[in-house]
Amino acid sequence: MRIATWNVNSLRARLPRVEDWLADVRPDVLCMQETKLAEDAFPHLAFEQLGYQCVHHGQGQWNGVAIASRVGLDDPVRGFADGAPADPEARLVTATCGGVRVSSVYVPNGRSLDNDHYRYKLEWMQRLLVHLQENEDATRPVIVTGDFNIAPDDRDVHDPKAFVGATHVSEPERESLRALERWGLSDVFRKFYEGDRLFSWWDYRSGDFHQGRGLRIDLVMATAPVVDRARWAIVDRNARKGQQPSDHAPVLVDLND
DNA sequence: ATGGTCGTTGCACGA
Repeated sequence: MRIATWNVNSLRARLPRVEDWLADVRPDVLCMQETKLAEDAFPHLAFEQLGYQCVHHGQGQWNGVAIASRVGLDDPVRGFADGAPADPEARLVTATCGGVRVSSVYVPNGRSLDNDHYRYKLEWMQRLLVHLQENEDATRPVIVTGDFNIAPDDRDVHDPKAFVGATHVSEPERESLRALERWGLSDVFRKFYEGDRLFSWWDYRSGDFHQGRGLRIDLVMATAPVVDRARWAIVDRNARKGQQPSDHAPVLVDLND
């Protein structure tokens, strides 16, 4: 089974590239973030023509997450299932695909350490942990993947000195990821690239992509039954090149059947 | 040196 995550930065703007990429790479499951589409505006037909069923949790204009699967898509859940009032932003969607409980997540950016949005980010990560504790079983196959807007450690940052005092690298953010790890998830990419400085996002500005100035913030977090099956992972940098790319590259993981 | 580019919506803001 091949699973991928890709922050597409507007599915309306990116649909031609997503279609071409799906036809080339043929993942069994693709988790998308930042569709920036209203719930009903998702282009289901385009995905069906490529053999994918989809679930979309959208709000229009901002955010929006989706899962496309060609290995089945059962029991879809939009947002948190923790009994608390619904998150006003569309940042989480879950479905069972090919025997794995898969969540596509778009963690809040945070903007700056003194911004209310940073508080929202930390609360959102805590709520994700509670949602997993209450809804999932860490001894079974679970994947939580998407744009976490957190670089797990300094290997994931092109220039750590330039990020002192910034979001994406702060200790509370990194601690919130470690809390997910204590529950039972681990960063599948690091099983294959222990010491490598490989990134998944590059700012559009200043030629950052071609200068190698990026962050690894798009993560495939998985429970042990999935990690044990993982045999290969890669950041598809080719998808960040050429005409009208997203600012994120897809991250792929292949699992043994 | 604190810039720059996208995508959204409209004449600014979020990333």
